[in-house]
Amino acid sequence: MKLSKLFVPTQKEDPADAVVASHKLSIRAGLFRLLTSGVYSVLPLGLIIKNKVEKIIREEMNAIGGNEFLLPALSPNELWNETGRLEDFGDIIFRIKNRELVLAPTHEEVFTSISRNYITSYKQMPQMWYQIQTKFRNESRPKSGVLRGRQFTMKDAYSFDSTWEGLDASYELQEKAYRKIFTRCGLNFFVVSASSGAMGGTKSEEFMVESDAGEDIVVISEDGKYSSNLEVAVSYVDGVSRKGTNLAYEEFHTPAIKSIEELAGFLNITDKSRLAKSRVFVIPAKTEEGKDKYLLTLVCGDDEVNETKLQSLFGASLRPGHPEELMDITGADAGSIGPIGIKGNVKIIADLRLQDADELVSGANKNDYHIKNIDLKRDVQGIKYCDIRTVKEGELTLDKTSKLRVTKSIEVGHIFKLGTKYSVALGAKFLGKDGKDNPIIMGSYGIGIERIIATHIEQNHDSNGIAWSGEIAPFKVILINITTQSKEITEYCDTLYKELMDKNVDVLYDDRDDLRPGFKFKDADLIGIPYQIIVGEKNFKNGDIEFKVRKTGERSIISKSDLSAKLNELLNA
RNA sequence: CGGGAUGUGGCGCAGUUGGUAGCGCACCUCGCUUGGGACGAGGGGGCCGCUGGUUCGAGUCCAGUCAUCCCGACCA
Repeated sequence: MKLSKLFVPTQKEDPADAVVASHKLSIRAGLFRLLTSGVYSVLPLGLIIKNKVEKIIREEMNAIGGNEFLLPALSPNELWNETGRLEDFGDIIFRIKNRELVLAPTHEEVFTSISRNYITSYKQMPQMWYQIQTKFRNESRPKSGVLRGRQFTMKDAYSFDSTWEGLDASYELQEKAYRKIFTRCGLNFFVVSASSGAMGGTKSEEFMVESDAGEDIVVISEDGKYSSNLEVAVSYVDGVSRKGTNLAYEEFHTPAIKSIEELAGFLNITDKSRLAKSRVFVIPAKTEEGKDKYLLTLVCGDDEVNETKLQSLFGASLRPGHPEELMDITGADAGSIGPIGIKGNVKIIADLRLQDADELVSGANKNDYHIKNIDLKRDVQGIKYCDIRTVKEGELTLDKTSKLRVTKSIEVGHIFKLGTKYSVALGAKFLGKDGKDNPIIMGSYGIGIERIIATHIEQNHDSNGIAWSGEIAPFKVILINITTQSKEITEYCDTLYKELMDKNVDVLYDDRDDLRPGFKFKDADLIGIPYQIIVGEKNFKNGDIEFKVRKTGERSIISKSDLSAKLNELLNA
């Protein structure tokens, strides 16, 4: 490809509204252009990269027996009502105003609806279906360029099995394919166990790329053996010891004391673990006539309750109580709530660290009062203990062998064992060997295409621009003619370009006239093609050309006759 | 959805007490230059987000509205 013919609108200055590096650089290098918030046009150079990513994905999906589909973005409301997800998704789903249609945010429903018509026997399974297609999600706050957009490209795959062992095997195939895909895309990634969230299902894992631009918080052990999304992470922490003094509990006045910090200050103590932090959650009734249920959670004062863990215990619809509800439910406002003397029917759940703990301090369910010497074993009937706390930096893994680190990362892929949630809801059944109906057992597997590009840039850039690595570089080599006014040099470059093309070297030729050398160097560094062949008067008159590695900045002056060998060495490495 | 900010040529920005809109980059022409985003001269391009109000007069003041960005909430 000749750069004079390729439309690459590079720009010198960062766009004013960009914050993260990949956003700034992808705009400056002419990969994408914003159309409206969260919606990007892909420009020619960006499309070359995107196509390379998709090619890798297709190869790896096909290698595990994947069948490529292309499903519509439009789908009927009716189908989404069968699984109840039209309501579950809420505002995230784009709705068409003048038809009963939505723009699909994901495709479990549509793929399952196909399977229910065509997969009728265990003999037809396993099946592995996938597509690379545009998804629409009405994000309330798009950000960071293509990292979080309202329209994006996703590879989504779905497995259909007749047995649970079959699902395990399909899931494992996808997991291995994902590792290959992200490795080939040049990403430094890791896998974490994750919450299944509204997707449902039994097991899920996320493929993560560590980055400050990320929105997910993950926990990784120093030895690399444990990694988990913070939402579901577990750790080893000492519990609160039982003192056994059997002191009677006692209410005391704590004027205007609301937070644990204020309470610790008031009591003049630094160890907050015995200050039991209370929070109230609501489990909304499933029917109009039903009654909401209430939950009081207790964690140590130096811990935070983990809402995702609560949701997996009590259902995804669980939500924190609104401030105005708390007085009705407990008799006090936030900051004065506790397990003793709570009115009404409130279930009490305490974190495992508080198992049978005594001499605790907590709210008195009366504003401006707390109670001390609470003994959970003695004073709180019907209390249950569960792991409901959020892991913190520096804690140990459960087996106490390694320290945990908490860091931000970007989710580039997510795989789920869905089980039968969708097949049951949509009636996708098959006949087993025994002649009986069974729901198809499903998995779903997603990759964000633009996120691969953006995270690659996050991990591979410097102050001069992008430095692509691996297979997704738009070109492997850029041939730069910096002395276009010399006929001899231009003829040499033209010939070299043809030779490289003939040898199937993926080359971009900067043949642009009337540009000074500095301009071309800056453009080449910004676009970030891995290898630069620089041909200019200075070296050419000695029969030499310059060779530069973008990532390291390493330059070498080599004889024209040695170029071929040099390229072979690098491109076949 | 809550909080904060910003809308002025393609991009980045300035615009004072209200008095007919400017700079840098980019673009066009000519000259000169050619190894790290040159230089000189000349030139083209703007409903100052939109609507209404105050005023003799609004980019500037007021009200509303729309859009965009940041922080938070939410997020298969």
